[in-house]
Amino acid sequence: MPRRSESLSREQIVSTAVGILDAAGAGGLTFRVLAERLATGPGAIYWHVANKDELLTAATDAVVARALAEEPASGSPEDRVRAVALGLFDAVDQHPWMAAQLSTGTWQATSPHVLEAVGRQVRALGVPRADWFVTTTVLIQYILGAAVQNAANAQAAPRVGSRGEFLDAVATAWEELDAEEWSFTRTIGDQMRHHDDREQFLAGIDLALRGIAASRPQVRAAGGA
Amino acid sequence: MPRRSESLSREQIVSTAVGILDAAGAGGLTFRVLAERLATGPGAIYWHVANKDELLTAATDAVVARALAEEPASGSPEDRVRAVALGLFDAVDQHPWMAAQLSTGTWQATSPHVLEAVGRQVRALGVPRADWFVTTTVLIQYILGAAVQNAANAQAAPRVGSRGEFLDAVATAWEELDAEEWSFTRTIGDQMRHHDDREQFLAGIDLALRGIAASRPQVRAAGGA
DNA sequence: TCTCCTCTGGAACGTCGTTCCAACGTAGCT
DNA sequence: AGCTACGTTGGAACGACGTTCCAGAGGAGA
Repeated sequence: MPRRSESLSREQIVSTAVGILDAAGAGGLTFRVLAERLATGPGAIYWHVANKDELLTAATDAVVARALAEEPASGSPEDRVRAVALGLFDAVDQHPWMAAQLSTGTWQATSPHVLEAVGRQVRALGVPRADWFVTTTVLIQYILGAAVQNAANAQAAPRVGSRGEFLDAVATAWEELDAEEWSFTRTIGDQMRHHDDREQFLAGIDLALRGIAASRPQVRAAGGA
Repeated sequence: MPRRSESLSREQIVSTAVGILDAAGAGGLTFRVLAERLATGPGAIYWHVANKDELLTAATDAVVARALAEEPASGSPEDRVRAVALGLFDAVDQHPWMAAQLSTGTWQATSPHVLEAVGRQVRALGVPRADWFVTTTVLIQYILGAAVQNAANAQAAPRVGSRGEFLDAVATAWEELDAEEWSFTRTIGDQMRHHDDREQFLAGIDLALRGIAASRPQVRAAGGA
């Protein structure tokens, strides 16, 4: 059997893995499949990558780093927060396999990049220095939490039919619940039916921005709804 | 081989599974281990449970339902939001294996319980009806996102040493980063070193409450820190 | 008593992550 | 030029997992 001419590299392996993950989902990435794509055997991959966890972490790293690549330079501080947040949200939306990875804690190595990117905008918002850490980490927890759940919902929904049909089915089911036991859920079926995930996410960012602004009312109010 | 006297039940299987998950983590739950604990074979379990996903979903369901069991009745609306949020946060903290499950979207079946529990408090806060859905789902995304990441961090940290040592090591590493490229992260090392996860979580809830209050300033300001 | 039908539990299947190792090819030395 | 040492390859094999299969135990009804 002829041996490969040019040697494997870690970057090549990781970028091929991202390709497989994007095309086939988290379950589609196998050392055997990856080896076949690279025209080699599973053993060769282990020379460059310790195990599957490290491979998934590296893949997540690569995508997150790309999403954070350019810092938004124009616009109000609020708009720059929105830009960074949406960049991460969309990255997870387009690479749903990252959802599982972002919930394992292994991404802590990536974490500083996210912390720095969000933190700079928090600092620009005029948050008191003593609140920088808490404000930034709370924003990150919301951003990633919302992104992960959005990606998970997108995976769960399409098996039933179109998105519109799915939302309508859930909304209708809610509206038919018992009036006492489900007194709240019953009343929001229609809002569920017509909501948009990205707008909902941005509404959460705006809620946080209003909360931040309310903590230092002497400066000014946060931007629009 | 003698046959069991009393038959298996789905509830018995699920509660045994929760016990294994609590004791051995997500990786410790195996159909073989579970079968041995129940003094039966793997095949018998499949009569009551379709597959492992359904088992994990049922286990998560059971724990979440317990955490939401009693609705907080006393205190201000803000305090009741904090109580529900902390109940969920602590449940994930004590059953870290739920973190992976809460990020898969499979828990959508559980979702209405969480939605109802949080939504009732949002309604009590005096949020305009048109904002009920968005406000509630944003709160849930933050609560679960923060809980999941907290649980993941708790898994990642203890391998190095005590929590104090771990935080100190991370903080020190941050403080030694390049002053330009990491201009923000560098400055929050000390806040990282002395932070408390639960307080940080509650600070996030309070931030959201302030944001909610700021959206209807005609009523009153939110309480707390 | 006979006959279903529910439920059991052990064996077996295919796939996965991972380990092992014989062999290939190059760099550096003699 | 020949030899050796080492980094790297890639296929085979291992153990564990989720899941399926099926022979048969036990109780309920005729």
